[in-house]
Amino acid sequence: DYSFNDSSSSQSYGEVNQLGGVFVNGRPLPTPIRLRIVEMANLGVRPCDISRRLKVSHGCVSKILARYHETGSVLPGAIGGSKPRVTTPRVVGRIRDYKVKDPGMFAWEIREKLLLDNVCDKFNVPSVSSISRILRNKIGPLSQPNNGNGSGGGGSSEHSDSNSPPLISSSTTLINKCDHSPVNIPSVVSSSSESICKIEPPTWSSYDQSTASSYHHRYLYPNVAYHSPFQHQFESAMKSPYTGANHIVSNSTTNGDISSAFTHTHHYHHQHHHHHPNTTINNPTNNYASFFNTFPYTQTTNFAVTTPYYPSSYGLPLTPQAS
DNA sequence: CGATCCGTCACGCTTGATGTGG
DNA sequence: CCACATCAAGCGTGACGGATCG
Repeated sequence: DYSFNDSSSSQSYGEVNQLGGVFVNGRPLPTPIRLRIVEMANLGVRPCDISRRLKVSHGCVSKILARYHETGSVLPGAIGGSKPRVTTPRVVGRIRDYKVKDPGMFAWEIREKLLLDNVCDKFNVPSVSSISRILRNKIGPLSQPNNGNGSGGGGSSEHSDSNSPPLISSSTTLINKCDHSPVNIPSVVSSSSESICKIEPPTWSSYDQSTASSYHHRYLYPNVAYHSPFQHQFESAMKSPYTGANHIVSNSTTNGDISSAFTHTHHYHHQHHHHHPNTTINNPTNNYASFFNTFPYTQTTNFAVTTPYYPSSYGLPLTPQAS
């Protein structure tokens, strides 16, 4: 159960929402939970049921699914930062060039040269402190000038920040397959180049280890084991040539049984996809209600392999739009 | 007509790049 | 170089309201 009751760690923080789920105000949900939301939506579970089952507010579910539709990414956006960046890759590149040509240059000299060369104007020229920081953090040893970050030759995105840790590996396209925006990559996301979409078990000691420091160790999420008992159903659903969950069928009608859950889901979507939302739910009682309460689970699903068409609960494709 | 679903948005919060001052 | 301040970004929650259903 994601909504942990925190008996395992005296260091955990969080608030409890109306559904009984735990959240950290101002912080994104853990990636596995975000993934699970998309997973369940792809399986045809209605957003309201996702909300209840994961104990995440429906507004949040709606937002995450909308973002997924739009960008193909389940990851949260880049948090923090302020003001339009003045230290664009171009500026950083020029600073690097100056420093390469004259390693003895002071930050204030570089600042003046940026103005002199019309790289910046007086409104967007970095402060001496910023330049100093750039020299220290972004350029560092000048053994490899213009290390391919595009600063010198242009063409790099303004979002690209040579000071940032590498964004998620391009091979980890489950998470980020369409998302070229700057994002925080929680460390729970595997950066393994070979395990596309593999989500590491979130054995978090802090919320976001990538920003771990004594200063940032304030928020601890539970050590959520992430074992999905129905991973194979999901994976096979994802490989379906047409509508994901449609081939998941079962004779079982046991309430709470996963198969009946998927069967119900199938009915829901099969009919709603062709007709109208909310018109033909066979059984208003939650056939699949209790099933997903069997959290925690493990998520090792790969859904970047195929991009089948999955109708959402309102007949909208869940498949991310090509960007 | 009440219940339900879902999109939207204000709210209070955190974060982090940048600026400032010592 | 460091500590601190600033502030715009994103976060999830919770409430609202329109649409729909039974």
